[in-house]
Amino acid sequence: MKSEYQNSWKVYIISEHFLLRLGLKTILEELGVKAEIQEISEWREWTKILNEAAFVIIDMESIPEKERLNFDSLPDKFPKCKVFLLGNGTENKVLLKNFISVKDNQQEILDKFQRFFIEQPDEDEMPKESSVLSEREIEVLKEVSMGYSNKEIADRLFISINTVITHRKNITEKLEIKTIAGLTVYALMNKLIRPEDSQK
Amino acid sequence: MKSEYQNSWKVYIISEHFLLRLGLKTILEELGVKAEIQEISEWREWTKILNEAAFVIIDMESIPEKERLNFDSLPDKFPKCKVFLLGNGTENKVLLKNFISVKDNQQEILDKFQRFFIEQPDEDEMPKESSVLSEREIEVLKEVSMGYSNKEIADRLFISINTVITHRKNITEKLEIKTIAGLTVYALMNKLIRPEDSQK
DNA sequence: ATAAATATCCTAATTAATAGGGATTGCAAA
DNA sequence: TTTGCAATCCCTATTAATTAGGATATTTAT
Repeated sequence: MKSEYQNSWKVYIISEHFLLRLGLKTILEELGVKAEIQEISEWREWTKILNEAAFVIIDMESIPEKERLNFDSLPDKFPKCKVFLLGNGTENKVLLKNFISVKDNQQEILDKFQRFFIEQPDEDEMPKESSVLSEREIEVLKEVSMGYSNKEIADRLFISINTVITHRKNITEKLEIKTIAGLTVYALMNKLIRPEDSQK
Repeated sequence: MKSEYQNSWKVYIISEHFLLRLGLKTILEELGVKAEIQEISEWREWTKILNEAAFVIIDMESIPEKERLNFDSLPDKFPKCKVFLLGNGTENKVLLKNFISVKDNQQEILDKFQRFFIEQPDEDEMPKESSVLSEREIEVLKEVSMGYSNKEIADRLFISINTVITHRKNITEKLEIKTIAGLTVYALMNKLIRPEDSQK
């Protein structure tokens, strides 16, 4: 963790299950995370801590189905902090860096915590998290991830191939992902495309 | 369905649930599949029909957890026929062509049946289903899906770029997936790579 | 033993993508 | 009202990927 932040950093653990909170807290402590750790057993309190928290760990099972946040809404709801989600094992998001399942084994969980809380990115890499793509860029990204060539995308979106190329330039700059494979992973993980949308 | 096979083709539906079997059978009939349809309520009988079946539809819930086949073992267990799996909605394989979930909606199910049973490939395209990639081809596919260029893959695997290109040629022929995006989706869905393996 | 599959390497031609530059328009916020 | 952003379009090089032919040696399976 970056030293200049250590005193102000707070990590909130939101879960109604004591044992889970304890386990999560223990992991953080064993990893040497020196930030202040706060436990919250009532999910509704999350609104109170939005401005204080640098990290939030949320047990999704502790939030009623209809209130449950989804991955897309995270940047909106928690613009100022990084969110780590804990699921029940039925999600197909188990491979995201900021997601663990209660069914994951010890090694997987520790690895993900390590990556998320210890291997912090530098400041100049931070825009990657916060910057979002424009509507049109998302359109183009989806087309790319579905396997269409620049020419095909141009035809499908009724724009010139130059525009497609420009959009792709901006996309790779914003996301810092420069390969088709990487963009495809990004699109899948962010539910921009479904696997069956893939053009063969 | 190819006419020369119609008389010999048999489709087996393996499920302990009558209503499911009936529904599946009805779909096949409505799609105009003329092959003989056999229902099997006891999963253990599958061994008896291995040499007769051209298609097998298996309700995974009807098979005890420990006996349950996984996707990787399908080509071994059913070398001579094509297998269509029916799951309970908790799998993250719902997007595979030969897989439906009971939670899928009508349109999705019909589409997948259409694709699987009606849009039969020609003989020379058949290897797609039965043939699996070789060890080396899987290695190359993983590299491609992680975003490495042919040159990078050549360096990483200590082979010439020509060999990489040849492997990729064979991969795209076998899988009938010719785009990097499509191969990446395939690799993710088949757990050949994890999203965080992706090279940016 | 022989056929099939695998793994390796090659050339040449074509197509696609990327990295640099540009530019214009419209719209919304400062 | 000016400033910035989004979306559109254009260009030249360069690099990468794809396609379509080859070839050879080694395993693997029948």
